[in-house]
Amino acid sequence: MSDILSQFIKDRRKLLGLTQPELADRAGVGLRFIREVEQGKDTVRLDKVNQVLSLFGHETGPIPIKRDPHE
Amino acid sequence: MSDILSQFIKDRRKLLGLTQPELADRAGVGLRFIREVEQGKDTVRLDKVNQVLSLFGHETGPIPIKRDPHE
DNA sequence: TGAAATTATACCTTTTCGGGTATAATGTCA
DNA sequence: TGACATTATACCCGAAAAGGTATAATTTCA
Repeated sequence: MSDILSQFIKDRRKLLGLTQPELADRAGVGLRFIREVEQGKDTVRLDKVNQVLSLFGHETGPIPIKRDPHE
Repeated sequence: MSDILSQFIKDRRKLLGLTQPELADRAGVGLRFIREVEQGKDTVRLDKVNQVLSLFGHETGPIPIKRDPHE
């Protein structure tokens, strides 16, 4: 996972005070999936990621790769 | 696929004047994958989508779901 | 400290993605 | 219209994701 998504999901979950099991339940995905996603696994299915993001009012989309920070 | 990504990939590909086979080759993914993605299949792997997006200087990230247009 | 809650890791099974290939459909343009 | 390029659909197979469950590690906090 691109870290960006991974981190976003973890942050939002904690922001709402949810546990991984709770998030998994609400998103309709398996608990293991939430765990793998938050740990940065990137060989996951896009639709499952979107199921989770939708809880936060978001979805996956193309974003520019940020350039080297120190330039 | 969220249409957003699907459309983005298709648009960028044409912008560069690439065919699906050419894009598949450069991205290091199968031709079938490119086709399914551009047709909006959403049960695809995130890492493969990122492989394609990286050719366009982009990656997947969370974006706000746009609200109902007529409000 | 220690107990409870939360998160991480491992194993197994089912489902299905991804790639290759072949063929059909569609689009393009002279 | 016809020839060519491009894209869409269908089939098979191997690899792996997703889920469930169980257990270990970690964190939290009284």
